[in-house]
Amino acid sequence: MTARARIKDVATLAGVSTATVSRALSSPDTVGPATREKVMEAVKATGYRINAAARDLRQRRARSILILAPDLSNTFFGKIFAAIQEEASAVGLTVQISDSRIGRDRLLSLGYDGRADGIVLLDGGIDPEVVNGWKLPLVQLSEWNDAYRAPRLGIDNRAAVGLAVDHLAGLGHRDILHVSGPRDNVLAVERQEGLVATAAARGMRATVHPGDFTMEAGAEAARHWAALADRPSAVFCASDECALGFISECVHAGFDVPGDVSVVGFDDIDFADRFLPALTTIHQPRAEMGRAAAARIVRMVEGPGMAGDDGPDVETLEPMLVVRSSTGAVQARGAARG
Amino acid sequence: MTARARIKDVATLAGVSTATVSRALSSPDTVGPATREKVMEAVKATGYRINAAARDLRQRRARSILILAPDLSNTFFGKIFAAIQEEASAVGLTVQISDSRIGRDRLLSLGYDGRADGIVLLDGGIDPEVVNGWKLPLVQLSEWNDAYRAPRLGIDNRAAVGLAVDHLAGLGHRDILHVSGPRDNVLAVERQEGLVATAAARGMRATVHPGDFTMEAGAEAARHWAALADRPSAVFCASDECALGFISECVHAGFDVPGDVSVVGFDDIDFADRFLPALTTIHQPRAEMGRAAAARIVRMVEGPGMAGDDGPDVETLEPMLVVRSSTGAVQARGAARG
DNA sequence: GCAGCGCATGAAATCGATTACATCTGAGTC
DNA sequence: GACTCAGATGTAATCGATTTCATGCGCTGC
Repeated sequence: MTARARIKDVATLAGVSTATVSRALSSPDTVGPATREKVMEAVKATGYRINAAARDLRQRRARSILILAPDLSNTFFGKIFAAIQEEASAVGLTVQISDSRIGRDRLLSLGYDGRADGIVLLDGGIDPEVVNGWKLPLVQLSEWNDAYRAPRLGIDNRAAVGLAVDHLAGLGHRDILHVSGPRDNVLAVERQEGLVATAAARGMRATVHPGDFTMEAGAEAARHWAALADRPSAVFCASDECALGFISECVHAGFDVPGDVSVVGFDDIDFADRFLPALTTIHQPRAEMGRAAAARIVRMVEGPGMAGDDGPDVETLEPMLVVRSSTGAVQARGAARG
Repeated sequence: MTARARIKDVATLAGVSTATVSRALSSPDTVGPATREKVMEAVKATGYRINAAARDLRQRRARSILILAPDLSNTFFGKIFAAIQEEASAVGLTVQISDSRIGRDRLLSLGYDGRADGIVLLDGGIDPEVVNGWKLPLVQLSEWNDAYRAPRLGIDNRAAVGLAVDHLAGLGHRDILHVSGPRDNVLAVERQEGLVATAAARGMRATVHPGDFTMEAGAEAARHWAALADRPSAVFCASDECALGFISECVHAGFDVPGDVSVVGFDDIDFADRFLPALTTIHQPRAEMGRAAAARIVRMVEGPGMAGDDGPDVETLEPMLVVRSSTGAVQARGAARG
């Protein structure tokens, strides 16, 4: 019991060949019932567990998928990781995880060393040469990059923004400040462009303040907003964290939300509905996104080949506007609250 | 370029044996400079990348560590995962991740299939037979279980609770409600016992309300608190999420925090300081915890054997009390605020 | 001039499974 | 009773690296 048992030990104990043991374990119906029984007993007696490296080498597959995300600690990803892992585990795949910003060479290796046989990529900012260099099934989730030759999956960000703008318009707002995300981030760009376009279409004024999705960026934007002579009555933040930072800073500065300014976030992270005020935001179905991406990559991995006949190039999930308490009807200019 | 290059292809192209290629790549100083050069060129020309399964099989190690946590989506874990992955990646290890509640057999396999050569376990609630059955280096992080034969690492929860109680005592509070975590969770037990003991030592009254670390539990506790005839002036929640749920529900019910009740959390999650009011809480150095655990497991994995001479059985990190705005001096009974 | 040494390299065994192919057995067919 | 065929099992090749051991070569020192 000291050293791990190998298949050979099981075979010896059961009085059969290793081939039979292998078959008894992976396709039980191809061996006789008596033999199967003997093998199973020997397995139990030896405590045998398969050596994955040996099997992976021979079968040229790893039964494992890799998740790559730009920042593992981002609250947004938690539910997605959990959902992917759950789906994967259900079909017997293990999950590797890595920050996608670990350096070109390390990154290339990850997709190339045979340890994973599929990748879920949550980062649209990787050099396309690296991504397209991986010879592995790949799905893009949430973020994307048109230069990657891989299907993608996520919500319709423009539609989402539309929901938010319509909501604000309905409350009488005519002037929106958008706190954007990083200029090189697809999501940020998409949301910003969507906002500008939709606002224009509704005859609203829209200004953009740069940010980077973080609470600190939101807080900074709040200071900027507070210093404006002509303060927009509504703010649309490119992420919930940013919105929380914005509100927090506003309140500290003595403003009331939504009395003085209505704030809309994006993502619907877990805290959104417990925040004070509860945050009006765009709900992204993160668990569903994770599940769908996992299901897709599993299909690609288990499927015949990287043919790509396993689904549409773009799978769109429905975003939802969740109206809570951080937005309200626009107040008359200069009127005190209460 | 269509099929992956193997070491043999590189060897042929460079006009050397596979042994030499292997040596040129893994211990460059053991081959002649000219040869090394030829090999490197051949590697570049063929686009060769090592096949991890083959190497793992031969070397009987996987260059990978496994993280097991009871709920991957828990906000608390994000920073820890990120830190572990960063440390691991720096020394060339990949990271696998799995929910630790995936079922006994699957779990056993994870620690047994040779895919990982070390485990960071964030769950003290797994059957000790399973854990001790793994023949792998293991470190316990945050949660622990005395039945596991493995070093553990985390903050001193009792000391942490002491900080919180002293803080509340200093503000004049004499009566604390503790919203606990699950009864079968070490952290919950430790914090609860610590609180009861410390409160007694300070001559304070302490009552315990059951919970499970979640926001919903906090909200439920708030409703319970609000219904009490003799409401404790301070509440200590076993987690930040719980505290946020508590505060949120209190405020919705018309109470003021900290005017009507002071609330202390535990963990110092990222939102704690942006919450309104900003949450007084125990700071857990999560990144540092992750780094330390990773460093420890790396030492155990790279080290001579599972001898255990690679550090103390219990590594304790310092918790810190972060005083923010959710706690304040106790008010006279029945006095209105302001 | 030769033993002895160290260095660079190659041949072949090895890690532990899966699987193509060969073999054997026994039942069914005519 | 010989022949076929299917099902169960064994033999050995295979996956792609690493590593042990052997070999050849050039130097040094006596």
